[in-house]
Amino acid sequence: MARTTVAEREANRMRLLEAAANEFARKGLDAANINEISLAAGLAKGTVYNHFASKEALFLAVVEQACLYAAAGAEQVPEQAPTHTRLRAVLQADVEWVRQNEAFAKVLVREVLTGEESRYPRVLAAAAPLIERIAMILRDGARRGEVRSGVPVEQLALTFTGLADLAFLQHWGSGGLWPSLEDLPDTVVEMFMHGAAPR
Amino acid sequence: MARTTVAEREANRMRLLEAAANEFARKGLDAANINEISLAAGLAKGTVYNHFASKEALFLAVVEQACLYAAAGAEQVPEQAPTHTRLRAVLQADVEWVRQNEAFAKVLVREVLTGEESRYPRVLAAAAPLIERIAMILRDGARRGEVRSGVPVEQLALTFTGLADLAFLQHWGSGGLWPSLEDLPDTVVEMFMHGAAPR
Amino acid sequence: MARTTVAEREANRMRLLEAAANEFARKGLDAANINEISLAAGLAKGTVYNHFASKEALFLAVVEQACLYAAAGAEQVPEQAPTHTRLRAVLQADVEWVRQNEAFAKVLVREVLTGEESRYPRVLAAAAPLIERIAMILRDGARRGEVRSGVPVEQLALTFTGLADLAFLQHWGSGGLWPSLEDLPDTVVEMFMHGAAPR
Amino acid sequence: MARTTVAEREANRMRLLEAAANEFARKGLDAANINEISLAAGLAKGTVYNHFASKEALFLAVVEQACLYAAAGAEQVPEQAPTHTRLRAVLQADVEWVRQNEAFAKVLVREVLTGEESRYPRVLAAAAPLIERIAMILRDGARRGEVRSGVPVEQLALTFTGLADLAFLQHWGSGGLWPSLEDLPDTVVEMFMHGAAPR
DNA sequence: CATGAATGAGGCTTCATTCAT
DNA sequence: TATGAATGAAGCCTCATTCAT
Repeated sequence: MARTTVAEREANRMRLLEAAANEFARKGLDAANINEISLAAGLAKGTVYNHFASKEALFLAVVEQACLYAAAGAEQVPEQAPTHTRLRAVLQADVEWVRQNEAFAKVLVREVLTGEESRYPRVLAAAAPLIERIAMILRDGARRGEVRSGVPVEQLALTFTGLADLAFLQHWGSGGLWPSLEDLPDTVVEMFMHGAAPR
Repeated sequence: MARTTVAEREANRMRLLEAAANEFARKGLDAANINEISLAAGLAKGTVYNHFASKEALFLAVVEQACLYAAAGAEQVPEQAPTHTRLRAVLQADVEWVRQNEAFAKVLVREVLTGEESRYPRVLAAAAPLIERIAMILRDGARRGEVRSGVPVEQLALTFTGLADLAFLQHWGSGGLWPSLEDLPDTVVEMFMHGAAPR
Repeated sequence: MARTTVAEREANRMRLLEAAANEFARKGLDAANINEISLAAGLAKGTVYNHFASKEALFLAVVEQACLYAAAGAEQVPEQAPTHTRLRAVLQADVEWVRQNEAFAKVLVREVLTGEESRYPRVLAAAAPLIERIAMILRDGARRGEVRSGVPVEQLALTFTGLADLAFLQHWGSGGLWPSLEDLPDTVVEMFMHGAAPR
Repeated sequence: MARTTVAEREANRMRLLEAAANEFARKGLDAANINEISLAAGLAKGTVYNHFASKEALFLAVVEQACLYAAAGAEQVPEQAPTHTRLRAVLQADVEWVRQNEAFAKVLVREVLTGEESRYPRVLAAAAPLIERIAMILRDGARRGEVRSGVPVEQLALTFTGLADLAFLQHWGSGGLWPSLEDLPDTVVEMFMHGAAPR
């Protein structure tokens, strides 16, 4: 009966999410155009509303999908590894999914940094697992004396993810010149761990 | 009738800029409403167009005014002072003007971090003096061995201003909880200079 | 697959008519929603179009069904009974079916009083038997001197049905306060036969 | 300065109300088209929204204007005149304004008879003075024994205005054939006062 | 210059209808 | 025959911009 249709429907939903991510990444929520999104997905305008209640709901779905992608790339590094190694692994996984889903990544980073206050709670909830993973690593690091313990790890985690977001922003803003995606993990971890002072 | 003197006209322009900064800070460029801006300035809608060619021109004027404010607060610290002292002084001046012109600051930070690509050149030009001042300090620091020299100072300067912007964002996003404006310079400079590793 | 028998199909049609009557009674033709009608009938949207060519066709089917219901309750009073008795019997039958099919009744009354001009002929044709029955009674009454003969019975019949419709509207509009369905036949017949002047 | 503009603005508002009355009279609230209304008024779509907050607000403004028109034609008949004379005078004034403002009248009658429940309170408030005038006349009539006193005058007043509305509806529905506007007051008053029984 | 009424392009959203399964 | 996903025309409303006073 509707077995194939269910699969098609899901495929359509994903096509809409992809198209929406592209549009939102380029223009932002307000300037994005629902009609263009639907056409880019090869569907009609009305179909968007069969899948998402509103433009904002579509946007949030994109953000949540981005969080899913981001969380999917869990690092495969032993807990015993030094903090900087584990952090680098996290960023390497991030870089990987950014390569695969650049549009989603751009939307997520922009939303995390400068999203509307009213959407903050939803975004926060979606992004919480990512932050928590960093906090965990830093907590382990602090226990082992690799991370200074004068500052709450939550604040350090926010700073670390902020630095990473910043780095992605600069990567995109510079047209990929600096930092390159390849260098990004090293650059960010080095800066985060030791700062600008000479070693 | 020439009922309005030159001084009044200039005052009107400033009132519009202030009102626009508030509106843009709260809603962003797209969602901001020209009519509400003019009313908040105590003027009529049409007057906006006697001062600014378009909504986007008004937005850019706000950004440029914000850069002027930011640049106005030059640090009064001798060049011989240690790098961290000079950086801290820069941030203290920044904090000062943020206290006075929070709306302008919010607009500027958001625009610098996640503004439209098409506006990037204009914003970059307006913000260049600020970046250059940091680069200069870091260049001096590198010469004196207080700053590592493996990384181009331009990149370090970008990172420093990025960290500061991040800190302001977190200040606003947390409702002023962390970091407080008072702590912000220390926090940012400490992080920038030495990172998360224990000293 | 011929999974649905003829009886089932007819039952579905009736369920749709009932659901449609409810929706049309509450919202009118324009504001009614085909999807909600089908869901209220426990069927899918598309099924509506297996039974009715369009929303308007469904609406007309509801009106016609209402006329059928209304006509079904023929009064069981001898022709020799006085006019007021026969008229009261008609209204009592009306009240009876209104009790059973309030939604259909509301749709019919609204359509008769203020329906679209373009649907007027169809509605008129459907309602003609009802009017004719009244006219017949009044004709008999005039012949017997119980009804004044200066006015064409067709006009009197229209007035009588109009008064009845008005009474139903006031019943619904007042939340059932006045006139009650029980009092309605007496009230209407009394007003119709003798007016507001004292007897 | 804006002296002329104020007058023009008011004229535009009236043009919109007239155009809206025509459109609403022909199609009803839902099917009416804001764009066509504005064009019929010789104005642009957006102008409607400078005067009325929404389509429904415009509709209610039309209804209220209709009530104003209706109330404006106060009968000039001495209080001592017999009830049927006074009632006839009221209807003659009604007929007069219906001749002048047919569209407004159609909207008002339809709304009073079969308007949306949610708009009922507003319409009731606007129409209250009209009803009250009838009730007053009937109260006087009852005091003088010209109107039967077994029924509350409020109910009689509702019936009278209902009969009048019905008569207008039939006038329009029959293409002006019956009753003619000229005959309408006599016909309605006669029916209301004495009913269908022979005198 | 300041004003604010008018403009009309643009966009989100609804929903009747179609059609492949 | 029943289903419900897709369609796209239609329409309300917003709001940046213009312009006569």
